[in-house]
Amino acid sequence: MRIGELAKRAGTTTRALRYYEQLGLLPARRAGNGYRAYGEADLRLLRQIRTLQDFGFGLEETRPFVECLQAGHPHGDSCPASLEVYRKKLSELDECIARLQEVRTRVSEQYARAERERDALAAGAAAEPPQCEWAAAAVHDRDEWER
Amino acid sequence: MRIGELAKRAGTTTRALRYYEQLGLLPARRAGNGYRAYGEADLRLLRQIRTLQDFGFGLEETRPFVECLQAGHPHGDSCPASLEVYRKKLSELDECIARLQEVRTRVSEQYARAERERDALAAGAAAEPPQCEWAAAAVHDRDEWER
DNA sequence: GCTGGCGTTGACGTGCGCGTCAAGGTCTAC
DNA sequence: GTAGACCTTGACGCGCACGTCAACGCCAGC
Repeated sequence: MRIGELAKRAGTTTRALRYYEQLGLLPARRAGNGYRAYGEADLRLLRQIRTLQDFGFGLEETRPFVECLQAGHPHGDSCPASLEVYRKKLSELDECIARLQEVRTRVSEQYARAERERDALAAGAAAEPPQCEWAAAAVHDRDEWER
Repeated sequence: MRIGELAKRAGTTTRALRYYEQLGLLPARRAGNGYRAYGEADLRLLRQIRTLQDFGFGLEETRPFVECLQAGHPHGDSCPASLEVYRKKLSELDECIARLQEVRTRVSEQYARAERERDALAAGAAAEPPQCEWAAAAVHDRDEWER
């Protein structure tokens, strides 16, 4: 199998494959004409890489999984090094989620405060001048914008 | 106030300030000798930028807040454009948190499965050969590694 | 033999928010 | 007058996972 076919079957690009080879992550045999030659095992390695990438793993973090498969193990995560990466990633995820939730709370508070202040100003401005028809219509329009 | 002092008072660097000016985010007056000259108002703008950055806002997302302050409003979020950025950021945060939690679940499942398979293999290997002293010791050691 | 589709290597570009020189100007203190 | 601390612009570097282009080689079909 040549590089184009492997890329297509794995749903990636030839450029990515050459990059993985450059990192030593997915080495390729060579045909007589210098073309890269891949087998079904390489497709499995590649699928492992792509799956972990979808989970947000960096390429270096996929290396233990790839090496585990290359060593002949049934799964990329059959080796201790892979399990360690799982654990590290889980704690990273926990930390990241907690940080984002904290930020979400803070931003939400700021947003609520800013909206309250805006409404207070609008109420003050609306109460200040004597009410007349077009002003009431404008307030009605503003309510519709809010929807 | 010159650039170094402003940077120090805001807890950032001169390089960052020059970059903000390059983006048109924090323009500076110039003294006769060509040095940048800042006032207290610039410090407030800068604090607004830094606060939002800590929340994960990109610099372009801070622009409406800065312009709002420059227009003389009491807070950077007193303007509709700023509120809109708040809303957008909140929905981005929600989406991001949900994605990370989904990923966390998936990774956690994979980790649990991989550990079960490892334990099954270890149990099989331990049950297969007749028990002897060094094997029992090895199992003991492995348990300690797990701690 | 020529076109078109594959492959090859090498090098530069991308986004983002700066860090880090380099080569010089300005001001203060001694 | 000179050392040292500050300032100026300009340019390249970084990390990461490639995209994109250039210039060329290999091979099948007409």
